[in-house]
Amino acid sequence: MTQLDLPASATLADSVRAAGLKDTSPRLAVLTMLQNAPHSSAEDVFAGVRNELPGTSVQAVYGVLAAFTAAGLVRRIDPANSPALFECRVGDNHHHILCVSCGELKDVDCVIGAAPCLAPSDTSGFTVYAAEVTFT
Amino acid sequence: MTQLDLPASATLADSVRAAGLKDTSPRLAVLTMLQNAPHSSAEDVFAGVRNELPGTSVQAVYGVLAAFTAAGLVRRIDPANSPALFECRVGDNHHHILCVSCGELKDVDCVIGAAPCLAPSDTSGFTVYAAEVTFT
DNA sequence: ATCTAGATTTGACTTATTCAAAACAACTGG
DNA sequence: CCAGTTGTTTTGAATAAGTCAAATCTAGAT
Repeated sequence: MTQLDLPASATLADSVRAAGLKDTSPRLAVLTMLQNAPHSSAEDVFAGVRNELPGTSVQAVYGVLAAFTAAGLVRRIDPANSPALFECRVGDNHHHILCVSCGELKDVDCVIGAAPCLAPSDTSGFTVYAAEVTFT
Repeated sequence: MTQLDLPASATLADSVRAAGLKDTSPRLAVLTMLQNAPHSSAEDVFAGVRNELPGTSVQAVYGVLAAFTAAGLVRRIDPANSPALFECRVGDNHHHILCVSCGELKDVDCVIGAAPCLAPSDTSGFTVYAAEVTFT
């Protein structure tokens, strides 16, 4: 069978399997949802998923998000004073800007190319694994 | 009355009043606690305060911390997967390093002098108010 | 000494998230 | 093609962290 025009859902399924996870419908729904609405909270995702896949439980969504995050498929953002948000834009070193009053969050591309001036002067014996910058 | 050798508690009281707040014993206890043990959670502070000032309620501690944070007297840090932490080292542009496995958090002085390379390329219409960098 | 604004206590409540056990589905080898 | 195993999802409950509101109390001003 040719794979000339792969439907979008197929590529999604592929990335799920590439992460070593089974491509179940709740998972595809969550991933689709996150592509359409980045920076969604678990509840947002749940609401969206429920539209297409009624009967899905909140815990399923939490489970999928946890699995995806562990697999590096989605990135979890924990803004102050707000539930955790999830986005599927990963591995491209971007940061976030967060409105102090309304809580809105947007992506901000990194000024300098890769991980920039973010080498701390004294790592206190830790190995720096990632650097997250949040503008407010 | 001279103010030649101001006791430590007096200077604390002064900074509380300078922030436009009444210098009550719970407040002084919280501030002392934060000086002795930076990066304390609300529960940590509560436990410490309770030693010196039994009968203090958790809500009092939350209230004091909220008032101090609003007044700029303490800084609130919201690490992922952990309760909020508080420190009284404010206004000196330092960042934090957070251990992925044990959750330990330490101060990291900024590499470059003032607010460094942290001017985002596109502020999406926001005014950048503060930049928080967390190394993990 | 009294009054008033702000601080604290008491107690309930909400939100976001996690845990555990049972039911279910999908691939695996026989 | 069927049973077993592994991983996923559901069901249901529980928890941690923080917030809200009303009543009481206290510090500082008049």
